[in-house]
Amino acid sequence: MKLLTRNTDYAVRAICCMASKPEKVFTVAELTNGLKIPRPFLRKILQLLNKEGIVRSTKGLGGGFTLAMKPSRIFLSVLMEAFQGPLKINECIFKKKICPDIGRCPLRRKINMIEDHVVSELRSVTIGSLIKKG
Amino acid sequence: MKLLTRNTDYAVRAICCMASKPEKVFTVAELTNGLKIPRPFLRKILQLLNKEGIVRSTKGLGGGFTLAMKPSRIFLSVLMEAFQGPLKINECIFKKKICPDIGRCPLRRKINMIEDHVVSELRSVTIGSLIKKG
DNA sequence: TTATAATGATACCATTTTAGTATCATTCTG
DNA sequence: CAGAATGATACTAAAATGGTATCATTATAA
Repeated sequence: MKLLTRNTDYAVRAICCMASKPEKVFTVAELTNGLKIPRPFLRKILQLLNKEGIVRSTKGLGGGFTLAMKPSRIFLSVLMEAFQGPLKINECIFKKKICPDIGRCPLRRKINMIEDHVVSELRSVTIGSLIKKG
Repeated sequence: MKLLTRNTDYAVRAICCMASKPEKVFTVAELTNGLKIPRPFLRKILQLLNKEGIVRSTKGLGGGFTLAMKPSRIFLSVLMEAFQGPLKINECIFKKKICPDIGRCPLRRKINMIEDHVVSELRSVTIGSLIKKG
């Protein structure tokens, strides 16, 4: 039962790192040094963040990545969705086939309530709120 | 992000099924019919439930499985722990190595709060509460 | 204008977890 | 003792996750 995968975890850290010098262009190498993340893996992560518009990339000598948004606008939930897919905790495994009988749907209902809480909590977390001292 | 694995899901159903006739001894075959769970897999699940003392087994002709506890005493959290391990949502991946710097620990703190909520909710659910009408 | 430093795209591989099977031993009943 | 049931356990299959490798593209600067 893992709420955050490594992808997301790494992304959060890289972004936190970048948030410390908002205008600076970071190369992947610079980021890996501080964060101890395998370099090619971090590249892949940053490329996705770029596609998502969270980070901006520039190629060539002197290029690298910069934050494209204010930390207070970067939501944890958005990162999780990008790297882990939809924020669902409970996928009804049997798609309606068996549900109706046995006390299974009450279970789903309960799980859904839990899920709603988790998701709304996650949606309240931004990178800004994370780096604003701890 | 899956709160319940198949194991647990199947276990819940099988138990709900058994709870409908508390004194009846169910063979695996009977349970699979109603539940569409692969038979040898369900056997494994029931064997574990037996070891956990949630279900009682009898061998030989006429044997099978019966509930060993009242539904109201069977906690979802206990089933989850049996099949999925400790109720942890967030395992600090880097064991203190990187934590201290960057805004990572605030993240953990937040995740921990979410986890506490989830766990306490789960601990409040019993099979009894699930089958008590829906 | 060319060498080089950077990312873009993408295909691939390794590991771990989850899901499921197979088999033989044991026990109970008739 | 035969057969119907579970006990124990080892194995296999599939999916998800984590990570590599490689070649293409672009920008800079000598």
